[in-house]
Amino acid sequence: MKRSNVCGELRKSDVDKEVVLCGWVSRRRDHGGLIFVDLRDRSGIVQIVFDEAAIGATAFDVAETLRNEFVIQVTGTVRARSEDTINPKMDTGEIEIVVSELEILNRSKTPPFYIQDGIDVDENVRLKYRYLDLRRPEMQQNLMLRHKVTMIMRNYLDKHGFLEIETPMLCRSTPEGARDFLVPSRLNAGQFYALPQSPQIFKQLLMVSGLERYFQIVRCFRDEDLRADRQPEFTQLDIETSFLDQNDILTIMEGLVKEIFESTLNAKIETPFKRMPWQEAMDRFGSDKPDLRFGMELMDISKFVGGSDFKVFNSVLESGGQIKVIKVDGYADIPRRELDGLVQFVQTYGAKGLAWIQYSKDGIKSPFKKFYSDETFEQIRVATGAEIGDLLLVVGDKPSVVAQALGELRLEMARRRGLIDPDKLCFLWVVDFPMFEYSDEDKRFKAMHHPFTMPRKEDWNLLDKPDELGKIRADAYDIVLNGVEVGGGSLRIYQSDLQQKVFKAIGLTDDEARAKFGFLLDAFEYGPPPHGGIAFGLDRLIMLMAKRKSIRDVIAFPKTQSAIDPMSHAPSEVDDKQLRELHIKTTVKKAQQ
RNA sequence: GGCCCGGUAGUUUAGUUGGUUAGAAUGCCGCCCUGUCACGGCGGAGGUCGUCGGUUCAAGUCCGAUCCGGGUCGCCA
Repeated sequence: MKRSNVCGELRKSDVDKEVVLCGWVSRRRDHGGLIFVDLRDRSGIVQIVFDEAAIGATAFDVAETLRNEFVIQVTGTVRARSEDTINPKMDTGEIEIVVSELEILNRSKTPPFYIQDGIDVDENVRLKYRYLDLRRPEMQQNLMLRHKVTMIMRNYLDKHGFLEIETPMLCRSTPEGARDFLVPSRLNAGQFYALPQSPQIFKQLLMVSGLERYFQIVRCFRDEDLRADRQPEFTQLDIETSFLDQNDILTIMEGLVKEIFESTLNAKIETPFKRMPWQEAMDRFGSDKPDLRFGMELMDISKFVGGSDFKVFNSVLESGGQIKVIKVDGYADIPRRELDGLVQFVQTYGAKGLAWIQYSKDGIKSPFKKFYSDETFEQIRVATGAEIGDLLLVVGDKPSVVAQALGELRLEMARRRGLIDPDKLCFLWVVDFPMFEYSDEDKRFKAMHHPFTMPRKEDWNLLDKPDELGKIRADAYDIVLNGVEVGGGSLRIYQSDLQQKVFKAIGLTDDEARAKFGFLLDAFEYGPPPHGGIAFGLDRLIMLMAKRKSIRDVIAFPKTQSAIDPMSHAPSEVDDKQLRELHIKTTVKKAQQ
């Protein structure tokens, strides 16, 4: 007899049907002459019943040997449960299967943890036994959601004229950007491939080739330190288009996002999404990926606190810094210990310190109270909209530090005060990113996005003015959901004279540019169309949709923070023979032994 | 690379100012049980307290080193 049904689909309408089910023993409840087993497959769980009187003593003896995670096939009849034995917690709780035949397809050792949702087990143990962890329904649902989303992406993009095209995994290393994973070449001694950080250059070349609309659901690699939301290999939906302006691209992407969320999560998504210039995002939220599910915006109080005897604020303002605050409603009576903790909190983001104004019922409390008049505190109160009972948290520093420290503090205070609605979905396009950003380390400007990003036309005239480079905006955009960057892209430069100016601005000579990107520049001599694109981080997107805190929960076989796989034990040492073939000397390895 | 937190039965953990046999829950094994669904009852096994060294009459506990894991800052065009 072949499998006739899956466990999770059976309902009251199936009563009296004879079914053949396959699956894993999820739980057993042995009552002596009656054994209940929760049978699990990918579709769900159904209760099956072994009744000694019905199935016969021989088969019942076999049923008594069942243990968790045994793989079995049963033949039986669907029976409605009597009123008092219905289990409302199960989708299949109104019925059960009375077993007439049992076959044990395979046995199992006792698993190291229970195969069920909501387990509290160390992630390393879960990853070591990932094949068991992925047997848990919630993990299977995450992977099913991921599958659904990629199917929607493919269908939607196909409908809109996009072609799915693969690009190489073995590439030329480009030293700009993140650290590359390198692959030694056996056939070319001393040379290396790099795994792609993204298919950026190839997708632009596909536009030169006239493919017009390209997409790829593609693995990308970056050899940087890991985080809960960062893996050394990750998947992105990579897109490039020709002959579209920025608004066209954003509109197509909004349609895609809307379809993804509406047909998987039943969410209602309003389009078009809000669009906010980068400068406004930094000024109001201290972040280029603001979480708009709550307010608590940053406000500048520089004009009220300048020119006093308070040296700290004076020196900040004299060196081009700013004094900004966030307002925490109804928290004027914050415990002193918590304030001390917040000082440490902002220091991790480079701020030298944190001050505050407590508009408490018993009067104003502030570490800089003696430097300012009561009127000044009243002016600040009115300007910030603070009321008695509210707390202002104050950071003064150079703008980038104020933004990061207060931006992070804003998020932290919202979490502590419970201001974040976990069911809200706030999409946002952050647009008009700066073209360049000054690198203190390298003492020069660097491309904020990448050097092929199109500067905004009205700022082209600034390209020749080295002092003004920081003011140039780009046709670059990020899509942000609830404070998480889920995608980003830009229009690209397609004019070689403009490209040369950009290379020059970041201190790249013609020769250097040619050495690094020569083939792209060559290609751009042959009629590249106006083009632009975007890439979505698939793992992060699925993580948000599944409401998980880590992208590891939506990747089948992820790596730990130290970039290893506890299950397969990758990476590993290799034979000397392999190394020799790759022209790699083995001295380092020997020295460690 | 810096900082913070953690490592005790298969799993999740308690362990006080250092003190005598390291405790619990769950899982596991055995017996019993015909309406459970986190089934129940009785009994049992299961620990190099991450590793190494030190202090001490005595170390899970204190000290040092080291390994491993997680978070975070830097980093991630």
